[in-house]
Amino acid sequence: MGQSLFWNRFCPIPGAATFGPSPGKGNLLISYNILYCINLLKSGGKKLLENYSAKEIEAKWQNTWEVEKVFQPEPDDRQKFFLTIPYPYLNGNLHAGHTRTFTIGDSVARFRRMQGYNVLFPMAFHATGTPIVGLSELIANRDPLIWGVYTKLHGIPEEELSGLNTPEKIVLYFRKQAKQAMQSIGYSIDWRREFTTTDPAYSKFIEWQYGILRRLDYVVKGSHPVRWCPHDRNPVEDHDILKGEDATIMDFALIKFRMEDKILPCATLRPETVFGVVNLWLNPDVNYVMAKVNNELWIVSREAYEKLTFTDRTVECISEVPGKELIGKSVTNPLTGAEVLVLPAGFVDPDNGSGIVMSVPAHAPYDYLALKDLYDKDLSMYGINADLRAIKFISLIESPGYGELPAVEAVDELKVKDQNDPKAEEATKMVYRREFHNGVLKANTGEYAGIAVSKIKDILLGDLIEKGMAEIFYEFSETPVICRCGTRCVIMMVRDQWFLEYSDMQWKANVLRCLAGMKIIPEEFRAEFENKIDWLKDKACARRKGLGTHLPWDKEWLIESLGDSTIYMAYYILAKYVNAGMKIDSLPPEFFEYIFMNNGSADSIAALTGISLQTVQQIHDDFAYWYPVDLRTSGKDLVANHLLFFLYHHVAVFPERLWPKAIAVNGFVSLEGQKMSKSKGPLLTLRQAVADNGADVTRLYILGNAEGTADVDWRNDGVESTHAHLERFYNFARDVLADGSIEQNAEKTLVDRWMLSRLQRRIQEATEAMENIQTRRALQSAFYLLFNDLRWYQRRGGKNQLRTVLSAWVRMMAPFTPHVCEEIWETGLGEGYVSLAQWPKADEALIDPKAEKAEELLERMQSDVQEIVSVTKAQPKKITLYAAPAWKKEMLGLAVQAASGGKLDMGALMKTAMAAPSITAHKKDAPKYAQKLAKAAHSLSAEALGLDEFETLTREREYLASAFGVPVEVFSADEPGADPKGKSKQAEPGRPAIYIE
RNA sequence: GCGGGGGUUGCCAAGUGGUUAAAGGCGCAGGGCUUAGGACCCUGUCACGAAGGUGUUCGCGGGUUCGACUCCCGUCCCCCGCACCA
Repeated sequence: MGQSLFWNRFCPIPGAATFGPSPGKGNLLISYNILYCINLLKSGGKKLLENYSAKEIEAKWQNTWEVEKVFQPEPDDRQKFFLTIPYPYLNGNLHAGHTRTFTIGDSVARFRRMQGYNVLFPMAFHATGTPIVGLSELIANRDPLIWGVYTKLHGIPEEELSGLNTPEKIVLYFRKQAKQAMQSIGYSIDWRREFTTTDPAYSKFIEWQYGILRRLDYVVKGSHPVRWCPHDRNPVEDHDILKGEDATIMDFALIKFRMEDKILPCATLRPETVFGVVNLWLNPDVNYVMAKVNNELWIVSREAYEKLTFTDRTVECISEVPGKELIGKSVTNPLTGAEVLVLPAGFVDPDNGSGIVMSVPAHAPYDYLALKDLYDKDLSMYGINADLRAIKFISLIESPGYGELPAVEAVDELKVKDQNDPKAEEATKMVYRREFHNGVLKANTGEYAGIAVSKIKDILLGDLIEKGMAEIFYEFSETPVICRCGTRCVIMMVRDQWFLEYSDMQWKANVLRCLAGMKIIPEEFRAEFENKIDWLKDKACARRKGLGTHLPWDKEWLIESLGDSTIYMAYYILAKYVNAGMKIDSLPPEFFEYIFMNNGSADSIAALTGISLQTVQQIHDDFAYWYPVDLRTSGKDLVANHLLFFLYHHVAVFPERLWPKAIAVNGFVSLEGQKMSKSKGPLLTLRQAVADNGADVTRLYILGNAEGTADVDWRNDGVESTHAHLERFYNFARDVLADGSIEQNAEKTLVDRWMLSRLQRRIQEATEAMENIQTRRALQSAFYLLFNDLRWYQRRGGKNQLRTVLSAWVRMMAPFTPHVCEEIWETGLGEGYVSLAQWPKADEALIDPKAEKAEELLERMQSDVQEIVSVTKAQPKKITLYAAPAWKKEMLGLAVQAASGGKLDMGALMKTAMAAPSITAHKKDAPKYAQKLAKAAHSLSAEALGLDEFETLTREREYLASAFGVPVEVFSADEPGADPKGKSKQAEPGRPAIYIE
């Protein structure tokens, strides 16, 4: 539905919509373009159309760029610039979020190209992984939810969607859609290099890469815990979860307390407190089970037992044990050897941990409260007759603000009544937080004494595991976690899994070194990268299901899809030749070794692969020219995953000189303030945005409304206003180009010099901004502010520099709105394509501070007069202006000199001033002005002295008169003429006096 | 909870020690142009003001400084990531 609507809108030609998109046939856009161009040729002529028409202009230039191969670079003697953007995943249409990242990349590519770099900007498509497979099944089953999402949000006609019932068809379909979308917005991509990650040659490339990683011992086997649905017998991903989406997997320590030949494991997040255990807690109303776990006898709650069956332990239930029977028995602390009692507590949740809890009343409020509750209870039913008050608390953490027993203090402080009081939870968190951040272990922890609590967990747990005193037990941070099928999820230990060993210290160190040598934009994200590298753990890198490449040495596994997308930028070099028909029957690792690593010789590789010697050599040379990646731009969501892996794998595979040079990160796009969602909406597709607004407007809006990690909010009123601005730009260009009265070589007036001066500044600002990938800042200068400058220029009667400014302006806008700029450029501004024209260079010699100051003065005069008129509600008949007298200028000069230290001594200033004859002559008025200057000592500036204000005002008298609509007279306050109200005395440098009558 | 980013005048958003009542855009108001105008141009848009001024502002509370939106401390709120998923 959305699709046909789109084409109707896009094609002004009657009947065009009827030849709708047909898979496998030529690209509709192009067919349309050809028709258009034929029409254009008939009409001939190079004159801008009277009215701006995005559709016609954009189709024309997109077609021209493609036919004329404008963006197909080859190595030459220029400096290269290799820019890449993460390829999109083909499970839907490109949306506004993609549009932002890609358009930023395209504008940078265009900018660098115009700066004279040989720019390589390729694009490909990501298809490996599981979602596309899942999607094909859902489409084949006509899943109503998916059906709605893809017809409504993604705008796919039902008849087309129903055909997408295999992963292959989905890949083909979305690949074509995505490419058309990217062409419709005018990206300067070298399409000769496109590929899909399921291509056979790409698989060979991935195999080569994983061979290297394996050789380096970066791929290892291990186990890891996943969220698991016992019903579906599958790991669950976020979108499979009905409830508990935010739950994370926490690793508890399971401390093995001994009771004769049995083990009572206690789950805890604070293993260090094992030193302070004075009893265990068990829930008397809960049924426990005795189970054989590996070769030990464990007693745990029934729920914990069930969880254990999903771990990598061999478990066997032996018998049930009521909680009551265990209470009153004594157990041995494995670490300290202390004998402690098992006591009853209602707060013990059988569904959390093992259902057995160790009690550390000195540091855990719940333990303290539960113990206190038992003090006066009769426990003889459990065979406990001892006085529990005799149990001595063991304090083992020293933290500022707390004494011996933090739990007791916290309970008192918050006035917690008992273990059922909700405030008990609060007290627990408070103690935990303070002790974790500021606590240090005391002497009674032996070899661990003096270590910070925040550092101890991993060390101690490691030691305990080694000694057989503890194990790790995984538990969700919040429960329950429910699968979409309604089943409660568990944590499953997947065994014999292949891992990328991202935790390897040496590897990490190299990545950090790579990062240190890179440019990160925005720079604030460097810390984020460093933290994430630090945090990164081993990552499972193979799966059983999905699309992708098999592990070369273990064909049962498919390489996980993020892991196959790390160094593929190198493959772009090769893809061009593959697409051109290169023989790919045999692409052994030696082939890649030669072209990427320069190992071996072209001769032997040609012989080995059957590829021509010349091609082998050429690919090798291409790679040597284009690599490394100069810039990778991406959305901020990829920081903690793809961008990290991108660095890791480059560092592992390539020598240092081929490591990436820069990463730029950008934020997302929201719609009318709402977060976009591919599955729930709202969603704006790239094609819809372009169909509704045109490519240039879409680009301008998305680049101009935010930059860096801030989100762009796509708002209709804003887009409309952007459209109006662009139209004004077009109309302005049309008028300038049609204006035969412009004399470019006429002598430059003040305002001409001002205009050129402003232009140089705008060029400087925009250039600097683009070099830092600040598209918004660049557009503020290059578009909006320059626009305002031009308005002032024209208002001041400027005209002869309009063509010069327009030429620079169009070139500055070309990276952002390339179509309309080509159109304008073609009309006689310059040769060839503006896309390949030279980015304007600021000419320092044209920066004219005097002219700028003069115009500032005029602006100031206008706004001051305006203010006076509005305040006095007067109807002016005549305006007289008085420029500052010479003596005040002199005094200001002296004051500025004297104030250079920051302080201005009024007395000293007067003294020096009185030495100057011109000032002496005004000794009545001088002190008053001196005082004013002294008051402003910290912000004095000699700027106002750089301009002869009297001369300027006199020269521009006519302009001011016409601006005010009344006659204007100009005097110097030195010779004020009639001056009926004595206003001339108010004149100061930078602020001529005004008299309105 | 941990890590990163952020709270600016009706809205979006610049601004990192003085030139800032604070760029630019949107919206709104007035005027001009015009047959008309959603097109374009000008002006205003924190408050008060019969002379270009004054007062009060940049999440909240303190502090440093001659001077803070800008630096420091505390506090509240918002957004993003925390994975085996692209």
